[in-house]
Amino acid sequence: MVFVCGGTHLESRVITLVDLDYFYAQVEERRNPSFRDKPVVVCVYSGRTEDSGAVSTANYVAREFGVKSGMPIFLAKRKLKDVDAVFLPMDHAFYEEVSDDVMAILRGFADIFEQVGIDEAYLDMTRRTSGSFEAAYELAQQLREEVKARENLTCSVGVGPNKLVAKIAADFQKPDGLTVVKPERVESFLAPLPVKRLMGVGTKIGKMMESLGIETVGDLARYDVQALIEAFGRNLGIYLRSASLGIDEAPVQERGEPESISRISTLKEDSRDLEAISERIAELCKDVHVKVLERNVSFRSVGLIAVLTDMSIRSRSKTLESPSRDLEVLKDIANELVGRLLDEVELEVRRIGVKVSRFTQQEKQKALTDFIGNRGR
DNA sequence: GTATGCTTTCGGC
DNA sequence: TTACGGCCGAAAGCATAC
Repeated sequence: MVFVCGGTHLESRVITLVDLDYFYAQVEERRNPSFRDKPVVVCVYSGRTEDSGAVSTANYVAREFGVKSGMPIFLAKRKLKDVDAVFLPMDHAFYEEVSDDVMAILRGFADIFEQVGIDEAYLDMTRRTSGSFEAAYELAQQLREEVKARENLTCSVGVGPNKLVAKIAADFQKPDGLTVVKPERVESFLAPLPVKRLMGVGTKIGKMMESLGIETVGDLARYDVQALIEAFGRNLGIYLRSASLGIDEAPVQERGEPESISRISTLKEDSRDLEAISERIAELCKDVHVKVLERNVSFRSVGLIAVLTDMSIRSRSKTLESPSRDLEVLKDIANELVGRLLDEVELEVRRIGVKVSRFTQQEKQKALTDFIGNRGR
């Protein structure tokens, strides 16, 4: 049943979000099934001291003990004191391989496929379901079974008329859940949920809302638009209103290669010593440069990121007159930027990072580029 | 007023 | 309330151009 008006379908889109459950930790469980009934905590160790670093992902057993993503490792250890828990360092390359295998399966279920990060993807299923949410439910179940059978991994899936609803639906039942929200159920589905479930409502905005007496998405939907704009500014105010009603027109769009490449690392100790920082910067530049060459691109922008003693973040960046892929150029500019940053900031530096972006592809026919030069690229 | 470019910060995973 | 990684894209803020 398809209604057409000037070539435009009036009926709803069918959008699915697939979210691999506690991904890194689940992959580690798959690799070593004896971990399955224990708390598993996958960590990023900074190398500064024995336990410095943060928790990347924890399985649900660990979460029962209060372990969460982003938590300092030592605190996770304190919460799991006297418990037979597993702490593991990230094995990013391996997770990437597993992710690629899963994404290849998911892609087969989508008209349009958009991977978001390593463990999430949006699938536009409108065409293959002819707009039917019943058909989407069946496809989603099939997808979950296939990921389980072929990759031995569980995921949580949400289906809705747009990305916003699909995302919140996927969050509704986890892990290993499936939630379908038909268009006519969107408002009643969202209304009782806490506003924090909306993207863009974090601690800061959440606090402001609390003071306005807004606790649920339903409260938000009923709130006067003008008052929202006054409190949160025009852009956010209007976004919040439409989000509360489950309105979102953002298309599912295939993503290309990342638009930036960066490396950041923690210094052995906080410092303002240009020499020590430059040494680390040289290493980071080298890593970034390898990735640039692998992708066969040049960059037109170089950025520097510093995390200071108080954990605040500062960045500086510079646009090149013409694109470059030269390691020396990268290092020189990164050092120039760190010099500038140290001039403008008093605190010591805890972590330092290098980023390149605004890529241009190299021409295959070198003779032609030599002739024309690099203008406009 | 609108579009575009550049830099910096914010926040999700 | 404080501990603390390494990424990424989006948004914000500002300047300039049309």
